[in-house]
Amino acid sequence: MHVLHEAKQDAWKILKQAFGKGYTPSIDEIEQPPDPKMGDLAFPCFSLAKGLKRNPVEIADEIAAKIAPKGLIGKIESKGPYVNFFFDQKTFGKKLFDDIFEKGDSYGGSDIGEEKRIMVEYASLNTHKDPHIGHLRTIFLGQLLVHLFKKVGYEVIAATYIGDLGTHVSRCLWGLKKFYANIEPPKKDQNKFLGEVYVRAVQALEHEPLAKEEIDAISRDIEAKRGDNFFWWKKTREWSLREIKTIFKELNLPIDAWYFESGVTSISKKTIAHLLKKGIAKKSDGAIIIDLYEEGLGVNLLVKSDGTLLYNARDLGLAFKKQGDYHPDRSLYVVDSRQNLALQQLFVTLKRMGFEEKLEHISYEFITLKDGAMSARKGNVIRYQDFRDQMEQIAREQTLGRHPDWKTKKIEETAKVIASSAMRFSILHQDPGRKITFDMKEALSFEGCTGPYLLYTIARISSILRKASSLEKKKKNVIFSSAVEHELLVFLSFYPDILFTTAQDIHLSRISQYLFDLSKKFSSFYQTVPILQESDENKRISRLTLIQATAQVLENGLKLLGIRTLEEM
RNA sequence: GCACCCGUAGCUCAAUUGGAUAGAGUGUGUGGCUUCGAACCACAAGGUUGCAGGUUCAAGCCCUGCCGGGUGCACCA
Repeated sequence: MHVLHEAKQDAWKILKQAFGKGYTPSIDEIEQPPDPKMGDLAFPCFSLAKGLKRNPVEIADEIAAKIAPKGLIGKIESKGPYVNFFFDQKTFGKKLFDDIFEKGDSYGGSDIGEEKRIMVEYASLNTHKDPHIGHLRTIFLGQLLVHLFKKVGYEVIAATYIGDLGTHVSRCLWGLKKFYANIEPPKKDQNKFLGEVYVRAVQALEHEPLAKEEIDAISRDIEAKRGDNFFWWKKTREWSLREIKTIFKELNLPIDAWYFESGVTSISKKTIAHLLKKGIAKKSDGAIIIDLYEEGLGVNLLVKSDGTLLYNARDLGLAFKKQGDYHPDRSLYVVDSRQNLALQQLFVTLKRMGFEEKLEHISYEFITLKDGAMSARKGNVIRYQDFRDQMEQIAREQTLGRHPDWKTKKIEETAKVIASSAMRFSILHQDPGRKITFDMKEALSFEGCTGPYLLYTIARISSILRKASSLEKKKKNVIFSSAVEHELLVFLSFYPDILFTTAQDIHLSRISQYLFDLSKKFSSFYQTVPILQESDENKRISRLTLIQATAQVLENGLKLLGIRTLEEM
């Protein structure tokens, strides 16, 4: 049990004792006050007042007068309609520090997922298209989910589902034949080349409505694995996959299972045959559909009238394939909100088929530009690699400016970590339910609520620790006198609860918000209270203990976000 | 037309899921480096939480209606 929870229980026990048998408050009623000055925990008296038909302020006063501090609670007072509890700093702090230093990297984890297996499908990119900044959301959110669920004890299967079939692929091959037939394909950056071919094809197709039949023919050839089209599909698919794998490696994405649209054809066809037999699916206008009007979800279109499978059909097959391969208890889909309906249809259809595992869509809004959504047609797509290069360039310049004496290799490595932190944090600190309006200038800023700010906090702590005596670093103490110290101390105890709650409601931005707030509290503490300059040995050691604990929590949290940390920057 | 999401400080976003005085970043103004790293800190100005009703001890959050933006809705993925 973590320390905050223990303190809450102590407060709860005190309350229970005060009420006797007449009333038992729930431990969940105990909350954290908005301002730490009010106290560390609070018990609101509103529901009690309602039951007794009395003034909550009077009740709070009465309770506060009746009870005495105990355990981790050091002081109790009433304020307005609240009974506020203050921690006994010494016992609370000692317990907290013991917990953090004993657990180290694993501080904050739990075992709520024990014996449970969860599958997270994310980073499902398409071949034959250039990865762009819009894809970063599924990538970073998915990766965070994988890390988080592992941290709280689940067995996690990280999966990705690559779109290597479909209209976009056929269009790209069509463009390749039409405009590049006599051109030798490039030896490197082949995926970028394919991206350009795709854009050109899409733009050309606006004026060539008759080309649709040619595109369909290409799709049929690929599905039937025949001829020139199939040959080029295989070749170009490899180009894209190589690129995707390079990016995944660069971003350190854990992927246990690779799935491909082209790999679920036969299982999808079997599934559809089964659906038709059971009467769940039916023919309509030559196509195969599932009528979901009863659930208010319209029709789920599975197979086109020419017999080719649609995305929804393949997703059905995929679900069975995943289940057969891993038998997860829960299955998460990190997919953008434009597919809300499609995924609802998928889930309902699977349920009708008796599918039992828990399916959840982790929906997020997509990333747009100031002048509207990115689209291949408009040609206003910001490639991932271009964005990354710009980030790294700025980080490189700033690092070089600060450390002219550093070797090129060290500057290079530092710049990569800084750029990566900026990219990840800017996406993860925002609520996935809201669209991100991408602004390059803002994205390239390393000040304020940014990844580099968090890295900077750790770098400053590391710098102090390098200068501190190794003997004093090993000692631990809890002698604090100022409010900033107390606030920082208590804030560290929230971390396990943050992870626990987030794993349950999957409100992923909470973690980044917490880490930023933690950094702010450290900075404020750092500015007002001397550490190495403190002359009192006990106080000095206490503060060294506090900043070591802060660094540990920050590092643990950033690791969840996929951000590496630096001792110097 | 129907469904879902979003309207909070000039801009970008928070708000413990119905609780205490709606908070941060950025931008603007001011102050702080001979002192532990200024990618920092402190202070100031900045709000009718899109509008109008309703529910209750209490509403940015819930309900109804309207306004504005986005997305999806049968052969795209």
